[in-house]
Formats: sequence, C-alpha cells, structure tokens
Amino acid sequence: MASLSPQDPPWLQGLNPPQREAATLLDGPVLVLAGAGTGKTRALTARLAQILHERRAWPSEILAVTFTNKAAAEMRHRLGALLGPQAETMPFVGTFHSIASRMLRRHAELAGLKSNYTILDTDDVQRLLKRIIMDAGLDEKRWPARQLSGLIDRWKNKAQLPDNVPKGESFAFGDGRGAELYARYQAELKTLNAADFGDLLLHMIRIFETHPDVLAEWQKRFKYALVDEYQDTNAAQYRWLTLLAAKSLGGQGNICCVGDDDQSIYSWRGAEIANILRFEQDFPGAKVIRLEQNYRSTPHILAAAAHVIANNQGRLGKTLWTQLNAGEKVNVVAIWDGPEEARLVGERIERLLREGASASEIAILVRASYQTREFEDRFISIGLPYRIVGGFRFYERAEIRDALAYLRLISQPDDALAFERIVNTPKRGLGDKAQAKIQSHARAMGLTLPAAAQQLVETEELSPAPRRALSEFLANIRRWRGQMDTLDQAALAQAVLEECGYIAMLEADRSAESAGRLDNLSELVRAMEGFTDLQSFLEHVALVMENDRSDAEAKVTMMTLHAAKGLEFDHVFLPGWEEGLFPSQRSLDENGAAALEEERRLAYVGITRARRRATILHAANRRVYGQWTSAIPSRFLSELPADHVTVETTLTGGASLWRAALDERDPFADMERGSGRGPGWERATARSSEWRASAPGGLDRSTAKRGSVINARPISSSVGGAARDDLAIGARVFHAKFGMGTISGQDGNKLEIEFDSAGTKMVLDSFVSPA
DNA sequence: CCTTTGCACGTTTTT
DNA sequence: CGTGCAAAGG
Repeated sequence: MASLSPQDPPWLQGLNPPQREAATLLDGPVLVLAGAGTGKTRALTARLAQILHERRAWPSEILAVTFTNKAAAEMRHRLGALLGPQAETMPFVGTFHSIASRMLRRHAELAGLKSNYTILDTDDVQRLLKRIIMDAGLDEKRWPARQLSGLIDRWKNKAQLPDNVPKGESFAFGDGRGAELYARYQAELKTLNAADFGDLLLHMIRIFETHPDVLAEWQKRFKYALVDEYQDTNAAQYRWLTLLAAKSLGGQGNICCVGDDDQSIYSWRGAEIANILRFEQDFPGAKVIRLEQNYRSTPHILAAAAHVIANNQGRLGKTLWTQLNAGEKVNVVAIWDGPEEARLVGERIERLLREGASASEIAILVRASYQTREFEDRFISIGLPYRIVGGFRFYERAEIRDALAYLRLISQPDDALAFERIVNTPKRGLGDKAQAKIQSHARAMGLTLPAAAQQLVETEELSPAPRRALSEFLANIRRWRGQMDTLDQAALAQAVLEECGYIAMLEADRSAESAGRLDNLSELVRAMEGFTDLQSFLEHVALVMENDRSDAEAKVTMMTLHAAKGLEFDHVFLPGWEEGLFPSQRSLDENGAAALEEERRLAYVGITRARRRATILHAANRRVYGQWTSAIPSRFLSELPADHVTVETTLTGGASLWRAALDERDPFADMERGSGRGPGWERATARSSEWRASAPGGLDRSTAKRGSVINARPISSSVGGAARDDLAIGARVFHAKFGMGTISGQDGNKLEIEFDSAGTKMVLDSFVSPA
C-alpha cells in the first residue's frame, strides 16, 4: 500500500495514499478526516514539511493551531526531526490561546489593555467574581462564583459579549443579572489590566471585526493554516479562524483542518461538532480526505469500536480497517462490586506483567476521575506501581500558585490579584480587617491594591502592628524587584521563597503534605532555569499548564477517557460500564440525546486506545456517595458485536442474580482473596439494619448466618494473607502519606491511628509499617 | 487573628 | 463516604 518511490523526500516515504494526499494536496481547503490510529500526526507533519520544502511559504507564514501545548510541542518535535532547526523558528505553531495571546500583546491597546496584561487562571477569575457578586448585593451562597464563571466561560466560548448574551441565559444567574455581572467583570478585568483565557480570543475577534487594517495585516501574513482536532473547536475559535482565513491564505483559502467527528468529546466546554460536519459548506470546493487505515488495533478491537459508534446519528462516516492479525477478542467481564473490580483488574495486570508486558503499556481508563480511587487503594495494597494522569496539575497547586503570585507581584507592581493572594501568606498579621482597609482605601482613591497599600503605610490608618507588617512586606517586594537585574529568575525565586518565610512556614508544618510541597517548590525553581527571564517564564506558566515530570519507572497509567484521547496502550481496561456511570446520568439529564451520542463517542475513544487487548468491566453493585447502589450494565455493552467479544462473569449471572446470590449460593465464593472489604451487598444491608451494631469486626448478616463463609474471609490483614502481629494497639507506626502515628484501635484490617500531625484516621494496615 | 466544628454537595477539563 | 468551605469558638 505504501509508496516506496526512492525519489520521495523522507517525509513522504511510507505514507499510504490518503496520507500522501493529505501531505501533498496543498492548494485550497482540505478536511482530513482522521480516524483513531490512522497516522494523523505523521501526515500533518509531512504536509508542513512539504509546504516548506516547496518554498510555498516561510516558516513564519504558516499558522498551525492545536488545542494543547502537548500537541503543539509534539508537532514541533516531529518537524524538527524531519527538517532540523528550521522547525524551531516557526513562530505560529501553538494553541489557539497562545497564538491569540501573542497577537493580543501587539494590539492590546485596541482592547483597552496594556501589552503586559496578566492572564488570569480559573482561580483568579473565581475570586474576582466572588467579589463582584457580593458587591452586587447578591448572596454568594445562592449564586456561587463557580457557576457564574462557568456561564461566562460558555458565553465567551460562543463569542458572546455582555450586550449580546441571550436574555434567557442572563436570567439564569442572580435573578436575571447574569449579563450585568458579566459586564462588571469585563470592566474589572480592564482596570486590572488582565484577561482571562476566553478574552484572548474574544479581544482578537473584536479587534479583527472593528479594525480592518489589523485583520488585513494578519490575513496577509499567513499563507497556510493547519488546524488540529477541528472537531473540538468552539464558536469563538471558529470565528477567529474564519476571520483570518477569509479571502486569504495565499488567496485561495489554503486551510487544512484535521479531525474526527467520532472523537468529539468536549461539547460540554463549548466544542461544536457542527463545525467539522459543516466544513464543506463553509469552505466551498473543499477536498475531504479520509484516513481509514488503522495502524494501532487488532480487527476485533476495531470491529467492537465500529459497532458501538455506528449507533450514532449525524456522522460523516468512516470505515476503519487494518492489516493486523485478528488477535484477541474484546473481553467483557461482569463482577460483583467496585472493590472486586479493582481486585480483578489488579490480578490481570499482575498476570500481564508476569507474561512480560511492561506496566507502561497498560492503562485503566475511567469515565469519572473518582473511579481511580478504588484502583489506587487496591494497587497500593498489592504494591503495583501506577500513575494518575490529569487531576491537579502542577501549576494549580496552592504552594506553586503562591510562589507565582510573589513573582507576579515582583514583575508587575500593579498585580492586585497576586497582591491579595500573598499579602498574608505566610501569615504576617494582615488579616481580614487590615485587608478590608486596603481595599476600601484603594476604592476611595481609585488606586490599585498594591498602590493603596503603599499609601496606607504612610498614614495612621492602620494600627501599628499591621502597619509595620505591611510596610515590611512592601519593602521586601521592592527589594526583590531591585534584584531582578542582578539575579537570574531561578535564583531570585529561591531567595524570595526563603526570605518571605514561605519555606520556613512549610518546614514548621509537620503535616504529611508539607514535604511534597517543598519538593514542588524546588521543582518550580528548577523549571525556571530554562527561561531567558522572569517575564517569559510567567508567560509560559499562564498558558502552558503542564505537568511534564517524567517518571523513570514503568507504571500502569490511570486516567479519564477524556485525558486518554490521542494516546494508545497495548492493554486497556475500561471499568465501570454501568448505566448512570457510563453513560453518565448527569450528562443524559442535562443534554439528552446529544449527550448520549457524546458518551458513545467516549466509549469509542476508550476502545480504540487499545492496541492488543481491551477489557471492559461492569459491576452489579457500586458505592455512590457512600451509598451502595445496584447497577445495570451499560447500554453500550449491548452495542458490542457478539462475534468480536468474549463475555465472562464471576457472578452466577442472570436476572435472578440478587436472589441467587442471597439464597441459593455462597455469594462470597469468588471473593476469598478479597481486599478484606465486604462486598457491596454486605454493606448495603448492614447499613440499614441493626446487625452491624451487634456484629463487630465485619461480621454481618450473611456471614453470621453462614459459619462456613467466615473462614474464607481475611481476618486481620491483606498482606500475604498472614495476620500481622507487628501491629498492636499502642504501637508506633509510619504511614507514607500521614507520617508517624500511634495505633489506637482496630476494625478488621483497618487500623485507627492517631497521627502526630494528620489527626486520627482509619487506614488499611498494609499502608503502615512499624516505626 | 487563628483554629475547630458543621453543613452542603458531589462529571468530564484545556487554555 | 469524603471533601471543602463557611460560620462560630478560643
């Protein structure tokens, strides 16, 4: 299939015909429909290489947009490998936001900002909104800032300014004052010389629409445009893009959009799948290229994915095929409850590892992030290395944000939000009262917060103690600002953290987390070394929220299905395929049929991550918010093609499952080597009955009635099945997360431990070691 | 001014 | 069942 012509430049070698077409059809609009695992990035990179090779454009005349910094870095990296350092000079390869931000810095004054505007993250935004809500006389409890920030986000995603927010949506917040609060927020951003993420695009759209000369300048600049993950574009991004592309791009609309409608999973954050479905109307004469040869998965896996996704309406339609051998069928496993699911997955992973698989080629993909907890518990107790991707990112951690606030305030004297964040962190006696005085002074005098603080220390307004503290704080900031010229940014950061008392504060804090926080701070300092100056580092941080710590040890990956898009693993486990959880009931309630289709695309994404083997699991019982609930299998399971799936169960199965388990059969027969937690049914019944009170140590109705079962359950420990006599009440123990503590009680294999600094907690005995 | 208790609430998440 | 955040105690 592949073209092997020896004259081909290296980037075209080995491409299949559609890939080659995607790389060489350079004139006019092109839509590349790239199915999962069809070599999209390869074709894209080849296309860029081809454009440069044919000298159709200089590197600076190509606009290449991605959604994540990771994708942008990947593109740069691959281009670098093909073309050498020339790739590094492409200034407009980046995310929508980073490119828009670069443009906005040049035209900031047209948006009422200075070019050194601050980019706010969600935390800054919410604190600001909270103040606005309270100033408007609304109850912040009834109208949470979180919700308003979500609304404003959605409006911005749709490119709606305060004056064109739909009336109905404005009414959704604060008794009809949604748009008013939005307007106030925008005004406040302007006085703070700040922009949120949505603004970066929105301001540019507005500037393009009101300043034809600016638009023309940028239109003229770009000869080619490339957009990755086009199915994820929202209305604002679409508008920004089409403004730039209109009657432009080499005069013939040389725009190439790449995407897969079947992998559109971000509608909840504004992505409009219609953008990709409508491409041919939007760009008349567009050529559509389908990449359908899959290089990743076995035919069984592809067939399973294809059957599921075929249940969706409104697709552009693709048929993936592969030359790979059949391999193993997709495995569907029915199990009893959540802990059992974790136990079984853990066992299968151990088997794979014994067979020689690498842990880094194994992934557990979940619908909701909390699902990883069950697996974590289990994997910690059996000592299986894992990592969780996503969740709180590095730059979102409190200590990192505090450190950044110091640096922001040093670099930008007027950064009110940074000032607010750290004025009393670490504690220096500037509490609510003192801060309120600074606030009101700022308002009265029309000053920024830091400026007002400076003025205030020269008056008698504050009582002596806070006044001295504030004065010292401001002097320190000034002093550090003065050191910007003599110290490099990393050394400055180190000095600031030491001198402001932040490090001392963490060292004094004996809680289990503080050590990790100190590590994070040194990592921050280390990360700063690679930048030219403090400014460029802060810009990087604002836009590139990545956690790029590399782990040497091979680990099993756990993450959400959303986070898994674009990745691949030999072995993929897909737990929790139950109605309510997946598809998510909440999604369905909010968005009905459209949501169901998106959930189904998520299922498609999940299955197509697997190269060799996919294992789908569903539990009959699951604990939801502490309540045991029975669950029925996901409807997506019934959409799997029987020919390509093997089904197994550790249950007796069937509709009479409950009764069978309860009356006719030992329900715990399959759980002898269980984690030591009871199966769901135990808890479910114990919760509402008086049995629990009268049956300590995990004995409950079923086990009390059935003497034979008692011996089958672990009594004191989950480690090696042997009871641990090294852990007695009163013994000193160490716990990796909570530190040192003293055992004060026991319940089965759970210990009650009074930790020296983390309080009293119940932990599994396998997590602690004798001190 | 800072620590403790009490109540609400609970997807997916990038920039 | 947890967590996180806001009002009451010390």
